[in-house]
Amino acid sequence: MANIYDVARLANVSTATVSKVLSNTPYVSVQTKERVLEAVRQLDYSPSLAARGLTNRRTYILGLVIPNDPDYLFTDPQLLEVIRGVENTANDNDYNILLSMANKTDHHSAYTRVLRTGYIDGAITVETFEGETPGKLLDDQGLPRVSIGYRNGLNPINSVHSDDYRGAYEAVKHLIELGHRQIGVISGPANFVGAIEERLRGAQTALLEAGLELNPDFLTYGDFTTESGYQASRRLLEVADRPTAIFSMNDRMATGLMRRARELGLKLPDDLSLVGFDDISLATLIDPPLTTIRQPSVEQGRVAATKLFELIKEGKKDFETIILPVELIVRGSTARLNPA
Amino acid sequence: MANIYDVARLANVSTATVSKVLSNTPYVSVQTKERVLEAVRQLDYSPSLAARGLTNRRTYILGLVIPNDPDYLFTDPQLLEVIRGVENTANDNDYNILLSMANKTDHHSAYTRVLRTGYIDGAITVETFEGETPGKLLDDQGLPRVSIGYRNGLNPINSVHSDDYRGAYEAVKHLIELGHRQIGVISGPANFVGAIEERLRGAQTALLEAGLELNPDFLTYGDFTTESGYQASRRLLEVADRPTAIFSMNDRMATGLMRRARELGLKLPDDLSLVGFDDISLATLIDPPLTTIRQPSVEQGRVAATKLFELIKEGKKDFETIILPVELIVRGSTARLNPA
DNA sequence: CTGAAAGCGCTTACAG
DNA sequence: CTGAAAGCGCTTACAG
Repeated sequence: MANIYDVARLANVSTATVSKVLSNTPYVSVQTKERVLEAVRQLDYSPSLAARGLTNRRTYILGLVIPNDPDYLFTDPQLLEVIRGVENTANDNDYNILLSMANKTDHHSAYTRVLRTGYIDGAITVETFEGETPGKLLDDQGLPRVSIGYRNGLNPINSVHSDDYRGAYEAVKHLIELGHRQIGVISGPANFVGAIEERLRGAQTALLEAGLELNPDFLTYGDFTTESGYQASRRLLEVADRPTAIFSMNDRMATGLMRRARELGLKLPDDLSLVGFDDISLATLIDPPLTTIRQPSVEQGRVAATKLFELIKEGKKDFETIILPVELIVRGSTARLNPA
Repeated sequence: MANIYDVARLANVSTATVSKVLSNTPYVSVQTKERVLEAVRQLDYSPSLAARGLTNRRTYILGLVIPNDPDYLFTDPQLLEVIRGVENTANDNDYNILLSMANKTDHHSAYTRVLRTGYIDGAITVETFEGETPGKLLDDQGLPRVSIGYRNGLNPINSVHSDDYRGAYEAVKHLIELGHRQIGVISGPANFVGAIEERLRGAQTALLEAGLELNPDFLTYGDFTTESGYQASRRLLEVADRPTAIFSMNDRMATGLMRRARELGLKLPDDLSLVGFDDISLATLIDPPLTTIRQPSVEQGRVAATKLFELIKEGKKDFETIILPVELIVRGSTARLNPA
């Protein structure tokens, strides 16, 4: 393997110059630059991360901390999209990801490594359940950190999340505009930080604007799994004066409910309108295709990682909350209220 | 952050000695060792991977190459288990994983980084479809590599896989012992390297031993997804003289078939016996719980990674194929042939 | 059993 | 615009 000395020798310059060319420093003559680049090409040179890291005091590893167990994580398409976004940006920056599933009971866990001093240059933490975050431990180390989700704890943070409030508002408003008055909601878990509250608030705002309010009997809680959506049917579908439309706080729960509706002989969208949240790829594959709120999941990961690299590379110290826009995607699962 | 000099100073020894203690070299007096360890504790010292890597000419990164797109990967519980196994062992060895999904069209892909000279110390490649492997490119670099799956190409390799032949044999033999004669098979994709062939061979051996043979009409191919199992019903369940028992080459396809069977009004195990393969966690959650062949998925990942570390650390040059045992797990989806 | 010193491959003030 | 040299934090023969 060629090193920087080989390149310098071949290009007839010093290693300092090679280094400058490779890091795109200005003040290098065009001719020299070209000669160096040619040498790099000829030798198929790629700099040693270790040597670079030693000088720069960087590890080129970022921690991605997700406080769910792997079984859950790997069945949550939305979260997996977020990870992909982080991965993309990390790759662009030649960073590696240390994925920590915060499984505190597992001795093999990457969790302890993430927290080890000097092991990572920064971290992205996905905030889900209240209090359960290693965020504080990371902050105490003075490590750059960006949170995907809402602020969870006392520390000020950099965070990225979707416009949950607006999304829920648009979803319910859409149902109201179709003439629905009896609107049910499948919420996510109540101890989920931020997003659930915001979505509930958005839904309520839309109802209020139409002079309606959320019937407590029509509010049910799931845990984001398909199965919990299926279970939600008991309260929402299998009662006398059932809702004619339902807003589900994620798509998976919506598909669970859809399955139950089919079993009960309810036809979508004629007998029941349904709006989801997320716009996972499954949404277009089911019948009818699901009307939903698209949130930019991959983008969330990208934006969070980009922000993290700003903190790492430019040493920024400000705290910023980035809210990404969402969009109502109307498909086949919603329709005008059937007067029948 | 403390470095090795701080530790040496505090323990009143040279950095060479600190290094020796930390790498568990013999020939260090007990007293010195204890003093060093105490200093390490006091300073919360943890060695810089970069510095260590520079000296040892290691990156402490291993490539995990999976030739599926992320959408598929993240819905395959068996493959995810394998990844977890690799992750566990990598963590134990202070290695980081560069997950490459071999998405050649994606510019952000880790694929190119995996192939970059000097970026990784070794790789684990999951062999699935014929010919589609970066294995050769890695081998050409002289990189240590372990394959999970069967040999795919001309190069001799180190590989780890389950005893697919035996697993299929046990599955079908179980059905035969229950009195079944009309046995259907849902195979995985035909261009899948090794495993499918082996499982087919195992199934056929069991049939042959009982004086039976595989009815070509009862052999259908899926792509391992639940949906493809559902589709398989057309050939296997919706025909006049249908099989009374079915061996599905993975659990997900089995659940897809189960769903269709329910829709057709067939009761398991009374009207139909079903054996899967993998023993994913879902297998116990469905009704009836699935009889299946357990393959040690996490273990495959662990064994492959352990082997890889032998190659990396001890410079072994032999080629070994490790076959892991499988086990028939009898649950509620299989029963004695109903004479009715 | 212990330590002095060279070396791993970069980058970065600094001088010119 | 270019280069000599120090330094990042380890490990490893080698000498004692």
